[in-house]
Amino acid sequence: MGRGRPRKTDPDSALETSMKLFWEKGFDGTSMNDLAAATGMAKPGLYANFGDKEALYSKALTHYFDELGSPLLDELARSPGPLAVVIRRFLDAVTASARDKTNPSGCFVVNSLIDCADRPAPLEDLARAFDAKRYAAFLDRFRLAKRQGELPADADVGALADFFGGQVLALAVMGRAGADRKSIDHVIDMAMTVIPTD
Amino acid sequence: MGRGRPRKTDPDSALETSMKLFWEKGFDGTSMNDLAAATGMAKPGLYANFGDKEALYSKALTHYFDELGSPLLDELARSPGPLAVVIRRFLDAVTASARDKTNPSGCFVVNSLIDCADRPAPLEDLARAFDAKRYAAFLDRFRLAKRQGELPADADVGALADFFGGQVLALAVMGRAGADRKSIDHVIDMAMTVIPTD
DNA sequence: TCTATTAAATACCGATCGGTATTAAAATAG
DNA sequence: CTATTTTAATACCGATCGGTATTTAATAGA
Repeated sequence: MGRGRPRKTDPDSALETSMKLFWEKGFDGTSMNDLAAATGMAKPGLYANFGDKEALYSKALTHYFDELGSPLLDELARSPGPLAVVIRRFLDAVTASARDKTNPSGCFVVNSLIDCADRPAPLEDLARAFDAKRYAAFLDRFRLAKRQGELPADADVGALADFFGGQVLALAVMGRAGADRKSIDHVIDMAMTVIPTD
Repeated sequence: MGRGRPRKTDPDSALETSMKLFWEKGFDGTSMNDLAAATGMAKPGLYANFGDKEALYSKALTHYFDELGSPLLDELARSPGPLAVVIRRFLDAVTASARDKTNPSGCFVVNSLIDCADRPAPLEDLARAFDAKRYAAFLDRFRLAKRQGELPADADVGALADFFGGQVLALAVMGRAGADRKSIDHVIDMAMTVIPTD
């Protein structure tokens, strides 16, 4: 099929590696030389496959969301189990991801919210868009719970979504900062008490 | 008193300006040339007064904590008013600071927790130390409340301190990310409901 | 006024930055 | 075997990086 010289590095693998490097070291902390060395794809290959540094970061962040964020959000928004179980499972999954030693610590989206707050505007917008999707998933799930009578009719689902969206930010930062599991569990346990019961 | 040529830029003012620049743009996002231009102190002056870039960042972060963090924490830990009032006042103050348009957005300490997670170890340690002081202030205040009977005897003050420490992280990120006031108030309002009543 | 002292200002260092032009290698199609 | 295509690999670009050596300006004390 392909005619020319075979690629040494699969672009998907290079994107995965780039994602981890940006996630760990941030936009300014990661150089194109770093990326070339880590991915095994020389710089001209990176530019040919992904565009400039900003485009690569954007693709890396999108890849993160598609691979690690979106599946969790889909399960959160759609899982039919008892509300408290679904919420806690999601927060536990966020914690596990933020503390996972086989990946960079924290959450790449949350890191980007901080890191890209004065960066090229498209990067900031992208991070905020992914952040908004988390809020939307919580909102969907709380609305579902209300329809199903798991929440009182007067429960403020928007406020609950804001609150739990905030808890994810807290867990992500704590994971990044190396907080121990017990401290994080305290946050989750107390946050769960906010969910109103009939 | 001073014998030589008078200084053009007061080192305290240069430190204040450096703090704001690091706070806004992070460690890697701020160059020594940027700092020289913003402070009005030429690069050799910066190195003579503060040491290298890492030392300047360290002094800038410490300055931030001394000026903006420590006073709030002292009031939190020592204020005698009703517990709920003191906690809410503190969270409101954090929110106001994180959203203050006359300063960079967010909290410099929280930004550093994210930004310095793989940086020269001393910077990461410093950010964590300031983070721990916030936890300690909450702990002090909840212990005081317990002694004074404002909290039930079986209240878990450590868990409460972890939880509210986490809320500050959430508020700081939300402020940095440009969240609107209403969303942040939702987080605060719901977090307040976690405080047990007698 | 002369000297010592302090700091500003400029110029400069090698290294690295993001990004690209150029060349060499490896495959297929004829 | 040759020509073409696709990629790798190297070298290179001007700009900027963190950091410093050197020179010049401005003060106080003698």
